[in-house]
Amino acid sequence: MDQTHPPQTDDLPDEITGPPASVDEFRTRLADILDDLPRRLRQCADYIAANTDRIAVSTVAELATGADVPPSAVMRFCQILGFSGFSEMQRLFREAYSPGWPDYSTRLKNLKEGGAGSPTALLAEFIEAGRQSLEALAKSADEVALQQAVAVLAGADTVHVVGLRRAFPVASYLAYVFEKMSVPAMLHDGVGKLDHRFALRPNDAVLAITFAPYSEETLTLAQDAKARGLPVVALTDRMTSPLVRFSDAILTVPEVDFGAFRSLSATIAMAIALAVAVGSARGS
Amino acid sequence: MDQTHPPQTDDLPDEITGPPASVDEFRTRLADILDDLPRRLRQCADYIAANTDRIAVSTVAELATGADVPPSAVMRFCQILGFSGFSEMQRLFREAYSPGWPDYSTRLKNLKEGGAGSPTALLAEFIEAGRQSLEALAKSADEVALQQAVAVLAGADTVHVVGLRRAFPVASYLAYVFEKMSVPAMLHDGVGKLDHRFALRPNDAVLAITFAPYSEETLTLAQDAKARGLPVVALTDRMTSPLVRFSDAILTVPEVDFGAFRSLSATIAMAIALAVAVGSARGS
DNA sequence: GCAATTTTGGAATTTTTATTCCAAAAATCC
DNA sequence: GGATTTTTGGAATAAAAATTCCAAAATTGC
Repeated sequence: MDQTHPPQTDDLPDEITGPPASVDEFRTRLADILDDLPRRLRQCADYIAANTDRIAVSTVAELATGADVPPSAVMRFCQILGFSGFSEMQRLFREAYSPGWPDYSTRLKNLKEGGAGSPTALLAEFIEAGRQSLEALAKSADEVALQQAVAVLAGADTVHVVGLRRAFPVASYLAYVFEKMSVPAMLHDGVGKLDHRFALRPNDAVLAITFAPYSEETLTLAQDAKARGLPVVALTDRMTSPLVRFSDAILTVPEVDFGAFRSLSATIAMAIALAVAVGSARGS
Repeated sequence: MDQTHPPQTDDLPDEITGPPASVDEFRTRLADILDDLPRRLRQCADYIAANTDRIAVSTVAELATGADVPPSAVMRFCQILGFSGFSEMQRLFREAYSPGWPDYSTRLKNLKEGGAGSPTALLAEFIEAGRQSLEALAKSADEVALQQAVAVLAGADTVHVVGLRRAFPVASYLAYVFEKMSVPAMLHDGVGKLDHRFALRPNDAVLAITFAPYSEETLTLAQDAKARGLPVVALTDRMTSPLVRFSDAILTVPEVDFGAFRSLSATIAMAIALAVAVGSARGS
């Protein structure tokens, strides 16, 4: 009704801002106001900040109890944040929680029930390993290192890609993507070791990929390149990898294994991102 | 009421069982009754089984709409499962509720904020593509086809693996895993086409991998194998793939692309599962 | 210390949501 | 084919939850 100017008001339209449009915005706004909030409202803010994930499944009364305030305080809190009320705030969190693939976990469970060792159970395990790897990568990715790596490779004449054994699929995919992106690249496959030394020219760069147990040949090539003053980018499993010593930019990927085999999901995601970024950095 | 008392007291209340005490028990009970359920109730069951994780954040009306039934049908469904009503069922799921975020999805969002085309934004996209691919695979995997494929390959003397271009990384990884599992395998890499024909021996099998646009050489090899009566297993993107014609077992993987490049996550998960299953089937 | 302003708690109210109930429709049985 | 049982849809009702409102308490400014 009187949503707009009431008759007698000190018109202090501090915030005509609408409700937060995302969970992130919600957090930002919450942090902004947190400091100048009266006692009870502050209790709400603290409790809710610490329990954001329960907003979607709680009632006003429950949150109020949790924060040890009366329900009306929670309502006020919602309004201060820009929502029309609690329901609007809750809607934000209910919608934000929408993994597009609801029956994923059910289905995975069914697959696993095929019995330990059955093909479908194996598949479920590898799917899960891959997914965990990707999520871990999302959390741990080093943005600075990635930018460095792109810069190094974008400045090279030819990119020498080396990766053997388990790393070879990644190396070969990188070579493929580089070719598609018109980046001069050379895939070293470990046969004819002598060729390597001659192939490395000034202004080239090396992209070396290896995971424990680290492949001798890959390390050697990286070392050679370093000795000649060529920049080396490492794609490896951890910061203690021997590759780290020779490298100018280090990308680590947290890959979850199942049994003896890597899912490679995270490694490949990182590899493609790198290659495409290098490709477009060169293009422009 | 029955006048004549039968020997057994089958006029007892049908359900003395209380409500499911856990999500697992819920699933079990749902699976039990699923088969003998009238039409509308079955719609509920199907929809809810496929959307269990939305129960915690939905209203009866919302679920009813989703399942395309009236709200009362949903209520009946809850009661059949042993709950006193929807609220009790919802309580179970609300207690178990714990969303995957904030970490993962917030972080992804931050990565993307590096700006379109930035290396980290690309990484986020590929991570997301990979994850979606894996989840889609979990949903769509054809257990029967997988078992067929394992049977075919486990019975072969030598497995010929062929996959070129984008499929080559997968093929090479398969070759690696087969080697580790002591399965005689041969990786065909497209150079020296003539070799292929001679390499195929009676009792061998072919594992062909290709995605649109399908590689000529791969199709040719599969066709040759078929012509000689060798079994062919296809790992491809859809049922309309030209590979399907020559194949005895068809594995399709729903891979989500970002830009021009496949994440390969799902394909590799399927490939490893297949290889490991074949390896252990032979071992025993 | 007094008046003005802000903050608070909880009761009253409104809105939404869950739940029941029953007549009609459909299916099943004899 | 008619009687009986099961299933269904939706209106009616009950319950729960959200939201508003206002008087009392606390705080602030002078």
